[in-house]
Amino acid sequence: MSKPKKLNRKQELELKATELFKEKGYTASSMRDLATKVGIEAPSLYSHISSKEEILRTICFRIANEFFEAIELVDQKAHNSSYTILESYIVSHIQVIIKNTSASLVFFNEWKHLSEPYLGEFKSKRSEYERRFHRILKKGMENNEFIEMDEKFVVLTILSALNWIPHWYDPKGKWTPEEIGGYISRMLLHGILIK
Amino acid sequence: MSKPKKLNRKQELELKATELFKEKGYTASSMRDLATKVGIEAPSLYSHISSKEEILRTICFRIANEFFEAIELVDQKAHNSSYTILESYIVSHIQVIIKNTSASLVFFNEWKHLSEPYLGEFKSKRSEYERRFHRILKKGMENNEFIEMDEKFVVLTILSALNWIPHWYDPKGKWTPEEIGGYISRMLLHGILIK
DNA sequence: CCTACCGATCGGTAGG
DNA sequence: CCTACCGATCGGTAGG
Repeated sequence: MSKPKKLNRKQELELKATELFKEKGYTASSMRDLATKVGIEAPSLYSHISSKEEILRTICFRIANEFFEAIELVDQKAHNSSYTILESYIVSHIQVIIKNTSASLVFFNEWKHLSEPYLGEFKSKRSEYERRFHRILKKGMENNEFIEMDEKFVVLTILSALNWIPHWYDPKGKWTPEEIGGYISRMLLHGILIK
Repeated sequence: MSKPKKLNRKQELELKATELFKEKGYTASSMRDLATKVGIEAPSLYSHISSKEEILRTICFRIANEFFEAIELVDQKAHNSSYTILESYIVSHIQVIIKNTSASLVFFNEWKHLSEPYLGEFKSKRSEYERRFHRILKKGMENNEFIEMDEKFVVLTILSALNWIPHWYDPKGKWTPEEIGGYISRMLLHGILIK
């Protein structure tokens, strides 16, 4: 049993909006839909938020920050191989996704509806994040830990497998985040390790 | 040089709609956007199509059929191992994606905006397709070709890696479809093969 | 947090 | 393929 969290109205709005955007997509979700879900009239939403896009922005950047924080925790620890760093990156990434299954789906699917300058900021954050994976793969290849391959390709393949998790992960299912992390690391990494 | 294809108006509509839906998403794309792209007025679209959703339907089911046809060609050939079947499934799947980079993105991202009964039909087709992968994985595990793993998990991981390809594949880039198929098969399959 | 309401835009039709 | 136009719905504001 997790203890019931006390949410203020703004947090409740974000939570309900996340569910709504996940199910119908951002553009197809109307502020009237959201108001109905929350149990108030549409114009009343605007005493808590300033626009529909603000909600999307909050969701997308909150998740982006969680991904970065997770990876930075990994970097702060000592590691003896590129393999263990990459594995930790993968497990951390999965943990963020699993802690935020709905929000991460919105993050992956709806970010393109952000407007400038937020859209540009979002894209550059994402590139920076991918670059972290890129770097460790390159290092591992130089170390002769990983097979020589195009890193861009490997990064994209790893991240695509990870980023699909919210589509099928069942919080009430039999797998813990750690088990999923273990399975997916084994499957992805053993394919690129020199044996 | 590919020879210029002669498209009729309806095919041109579908092509332009595919580009539009890919860039802005189905819901955020208006019929006026599409009309402008084609160079006519919005109401004129309706002498070629009956509704906005009809276009989405055409795109989604055309791609679904291409995936099925590709996999059935594989089934018709003789194979000596589950490994070679699975590898052929993967390469065929990639070829369909690469032949239809924009349309497959629409297929993956916008199908949820189909209405019933098409939505149900779409979902059941997709399940059937996944079941083909499921079956060959199970067989390969019984054969002791593949490591014993949860097949659902493996299928989803493979397909997620494949289905991300249209996000990054550059038709003018250095990789041929065959090379991508080879790389991705090696990376995904060697992780699940008993050595 | 509500009622009343705005201009803009939506998918689509009528009629030619 | 066009002009003229429809009812519905959109995000959001005014004023309380």
